[in-house]
Amino acid sequence: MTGSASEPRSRINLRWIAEQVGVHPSTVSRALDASKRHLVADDVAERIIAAADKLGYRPDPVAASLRTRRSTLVGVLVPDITNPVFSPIISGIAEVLGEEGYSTIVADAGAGRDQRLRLVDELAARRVDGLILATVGRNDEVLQHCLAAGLKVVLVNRADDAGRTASVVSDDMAGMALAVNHLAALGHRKIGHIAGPSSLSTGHLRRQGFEKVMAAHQLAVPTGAIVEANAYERDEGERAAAALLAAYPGITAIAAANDLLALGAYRALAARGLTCPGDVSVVGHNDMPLVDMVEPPLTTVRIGPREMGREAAKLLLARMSDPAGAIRRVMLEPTLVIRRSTAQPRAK
Amino acid sequence: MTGSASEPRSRINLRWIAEQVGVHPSTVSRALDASKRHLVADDVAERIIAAADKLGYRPDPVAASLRTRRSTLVGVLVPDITNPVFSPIISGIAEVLGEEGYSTIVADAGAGRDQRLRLVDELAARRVDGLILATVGRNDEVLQHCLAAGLKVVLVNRADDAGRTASVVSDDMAGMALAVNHLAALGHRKIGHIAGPSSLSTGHLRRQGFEKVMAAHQLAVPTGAIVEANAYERDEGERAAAALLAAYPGITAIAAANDLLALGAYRALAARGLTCPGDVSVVGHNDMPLVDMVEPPLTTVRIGPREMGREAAKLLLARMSDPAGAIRRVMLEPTLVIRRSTAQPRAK
DNA sequence: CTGAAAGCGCTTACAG
DNA sequence: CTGAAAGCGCTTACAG
Repeated sequence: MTGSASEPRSRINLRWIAEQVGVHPSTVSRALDASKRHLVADDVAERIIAAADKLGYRPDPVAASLRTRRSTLVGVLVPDITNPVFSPIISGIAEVLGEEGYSTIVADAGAGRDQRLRLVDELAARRVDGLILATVGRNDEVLQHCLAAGLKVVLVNRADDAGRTASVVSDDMAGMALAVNHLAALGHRKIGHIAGPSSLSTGHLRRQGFEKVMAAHQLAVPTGAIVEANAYERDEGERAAAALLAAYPGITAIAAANDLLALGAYRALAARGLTCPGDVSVVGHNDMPLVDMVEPPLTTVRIGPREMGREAAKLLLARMSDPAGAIRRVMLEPTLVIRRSTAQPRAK
Repeated sequence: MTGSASEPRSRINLRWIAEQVGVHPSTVSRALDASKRHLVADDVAERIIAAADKLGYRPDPVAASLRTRRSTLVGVLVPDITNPVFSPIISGIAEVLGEEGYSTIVADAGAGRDQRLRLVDELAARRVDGLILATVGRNDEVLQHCLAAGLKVVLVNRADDAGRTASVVSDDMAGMALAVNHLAALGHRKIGHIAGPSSLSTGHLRRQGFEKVMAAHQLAVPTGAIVEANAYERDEGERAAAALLAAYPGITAIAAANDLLALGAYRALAARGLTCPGDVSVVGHNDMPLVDMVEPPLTTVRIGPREMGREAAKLLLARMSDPAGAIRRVMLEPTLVIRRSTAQPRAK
């Protein structure tokens, strides 16, 4: 045997092309790099490019990475891939990064802080050129760690209080305003809020938005009208909605900080024999896949997660090409999607 | 300035540890590799490990990769990250691969064959140690390409007809049998099938399962009782269901090849003023997230996608450590999840 | 405009 | 059991 057909004697590399064309490998390297091509005589560059084409040369990113300390690899940390909110974000990120020749490593951050730190270190060891975090709290240790390690990071769907790094978020307060305005316009006055975790910017800001807009409508927010969920999960939504129903007599509408929470509220209502929107209207947040198919189809605030991912990728790209540039914080305008989980309150 | 605190004068590497301990770098390399440690005197190894620990040494995977041609990187190709079926598969893959020190690059394969080929080449250039494909048709060109390039690949939720490589699938025929048996037991006799694309193993096998079990029950499958969808999408499900309803008078139940297709059928029924399950029962396939929250909650076949991902990763791990080993094809047993989209046919 | 050299940080035959 | 050397495939100051 003289080597199988599928495994050529030696991967074709710079040196090999150099020999074919009769130049030095460094000249080949320059000719093949668009940004250095001007250093090479046009005719030589042409011959090199033609030879590379003909031989099907593919540069070795691993070798380049060892030399340059860059990797054209970007890490994305999400708390839970399985949460449908994140897939379009990831998809948007990978799309624009891919166009620029970057590959995306998606890491499921899972539970603990230690695990997250380990993942970050691992990505750093792989020399990712940047990191996009969808996992971050308002004052996050992991973010601190990344920054200290000199990593370029942008936050997506989350921002940190201190504004230490670039981020793209939906305008969370405005989104909640959309929801409450809609409810108020329908005639609701006793509106409750299922808040997201206050450690997260979304939970914090949407709650602030709720309180602010309620005040603007001169609507009361009595004790018990806001219940905080410990996580963006259906079970927590159910628990919080039950608490709301128990503590706020006469409540006719619930604005939830997130669709999963809203879906949990559906269950709490059903468990008590209450109908939606007949007895209680419900508004979600995010417009997650399939919430148009639940019963009743969920009125919610659309945040454009794919667009968010795309923007985050662009921010990172900008940061990578100009590390000294200003820290940009992009805020996307949410829109209200009215479906059938909201209606006028029942006439008394 | 003498360098920022966050950027030590020089990343600590093998040579540096070697100097500290007073041995040759190659000895350090051996001591730090569990599988080579026996080549080093115990006391020396201990001192090396202690020093590496103290200095916070992290081996450079890029350099190792250049030298060994391995990368501890695995590529995963999915047709569409946004499709909720894939997230738990990806999550399962990343989980078991991560335990073994591998990182996962997820690539959204998108539309065209050319794009997929490009993605595979790119992953190959990054020297992924293996590839897991969730995108593959029964006779797939991309798979052919991977195999020709000498890549180790395992298929997940898909198998190719020729059995050229390892795969893990749900027992698609058995799953469809579960669905049809359930329908038959309820008393349905006029059962239609929305088939998946026949170019995919799932579409092909579920259809075969349907035909076989119908025959076993001595139930007729007249012309028009099977309509093939061109893609696993809701719109296609709606179109196919409409065709079914039009071509099969008296139909009382639909077994869909997939949940999205079943959800499309919901719409077709609603558009005609038909109720589910009152007029027509519907069964899906996959038990995708949230199908328990649609109205009516969908009876479906659960395929255990996370488990599938985990198995696929294990298969790949096995293949990587023993490339000459037999090609294994794992088949997982599906289960039926009965919810409220199925009921006895209306008494005539 | 081009070449020669060094080096990124590892691993692994080869000697001893 | 340990060391010395070579080399994976690139890029980039440095000369000329």
